[in-house]
Amino acid sequence: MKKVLIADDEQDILDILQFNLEAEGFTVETANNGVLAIEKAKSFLPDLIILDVMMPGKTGIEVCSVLRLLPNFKSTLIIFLTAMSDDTAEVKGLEIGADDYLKKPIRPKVLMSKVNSLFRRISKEVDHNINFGELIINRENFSVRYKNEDISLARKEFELLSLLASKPSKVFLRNEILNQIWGTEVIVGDRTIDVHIRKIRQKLDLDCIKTVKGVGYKFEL
Amino acid sequence: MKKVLIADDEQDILDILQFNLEAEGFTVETANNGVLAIEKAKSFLPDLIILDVMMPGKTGIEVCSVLRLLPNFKSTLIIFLTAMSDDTAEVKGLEIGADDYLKKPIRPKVLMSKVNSLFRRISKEVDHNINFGELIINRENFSVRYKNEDISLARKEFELLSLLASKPSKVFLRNEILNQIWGTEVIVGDRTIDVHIRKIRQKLDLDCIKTVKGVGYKFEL
DNA sequence: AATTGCATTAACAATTTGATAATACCTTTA
DNA sequence: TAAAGGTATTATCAAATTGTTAATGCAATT
Repeated sequence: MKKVLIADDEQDILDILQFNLEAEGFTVETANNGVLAIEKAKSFLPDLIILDVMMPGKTGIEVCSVLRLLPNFKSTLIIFLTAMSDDTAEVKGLEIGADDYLKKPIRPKVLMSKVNSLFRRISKEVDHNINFGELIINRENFSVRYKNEDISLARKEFELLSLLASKPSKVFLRNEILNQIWGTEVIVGDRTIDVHIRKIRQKLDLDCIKTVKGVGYKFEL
Repeated sequence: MKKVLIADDEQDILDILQFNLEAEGFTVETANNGVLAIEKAKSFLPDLIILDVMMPGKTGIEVCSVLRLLPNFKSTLIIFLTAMSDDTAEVKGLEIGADDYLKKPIRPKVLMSKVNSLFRRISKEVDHNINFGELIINRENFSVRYKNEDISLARKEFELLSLLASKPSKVFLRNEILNQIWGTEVIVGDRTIDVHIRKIRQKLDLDCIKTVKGVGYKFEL
């Protein structure tokens, strides 16, 4: 089930949101200030973070920009809560990488429709697409675009890149890779993976596959 | 999911429309003036645009006529919102290429029924035709036109092209193609698909079917 | 009955891909 | 610093996949 982290300094708001989200089956954690929000985000790894803009200590916008720098939160959904009057927040929020914003006072139905539509949106994208700014990997089209140019990868190359990119920063052991791409039946030599990695690096003029010596490979921008 | 852009200078109206449309699963963006509406339309590429006629700066009618000149918005649905009293707007709107108009005050139910019926209407049209500029595939009469010339394709050829073109860029696996066109009962040889592809490529002097080795074929202009 | 056109297959050519081996390279450690 | 353990690179060959052409059988049409 999807995990949601809510950060707000008003307990009332936390309660209302938590109640509504849990009623729809989400797993919820809360934080009542920005610093705590960052900590909990790291341990809880939520799929969605709802951030109040105005919080003592760190504002929601600060929290967001901190998190967005961490690889684990590159594509986490973030929604801002803003006071009705606060116009600039919306603009800043979207610039910094929020996915949506919500004006107070909060209408639970509006919130839930936003939350659901965001999840609907990514459930489709995640299925077929992996996006990293200028790099777009599309599983449906078997296509890779980098800086608006199509890169043509052979099948194994595509599968390999696609696998590594499916969990950025995760180190895939050589064995893991063999099982995922070649299956348990086929047995191939030790250098085979290296050669494919090499070809990807060559075709993709971007240093995104790191070697972890003695362990395996990982995808990282 | 269908995307809707709403342009109105009254925040109340935007909120009401957005709420109702999102509740039905549409993805909504808003603009509070005509200039912004044009900008957002270009980036958001909505399926439907709801335009208030009376807006400061650029009126909805102006926005509409600007957009209709752009190829991306030739067939985008456009609905005008007019004040009850304003008779001439309706006429002008339809002349300029609106698909419907709605009188204020807005009844959400009326709006939604109009929106849904418009989408129903085009979903039927889309069923029969696939257009790509100079290439027109018409499922109703089993005809293909390219550069204003009729191309005569045999049944299997037509079905194949039509299938691939139904989702441009999507790679259809050989199995998928076999299931879709030949069904699961019939079993045909390995080269059958290739030969049909060949004939299409031959008859259609246009390189629109790409091979993805080891995977399948895709349609792409 | 002859003709025509389509769908399929067979046979072979052409192409692309994948795997390996051999070698060079780098980093760590004794 | 030399040896060991791992990875990078390259060329090469084998295998898999697709393209092409022509031939066959079948069904509809004339």
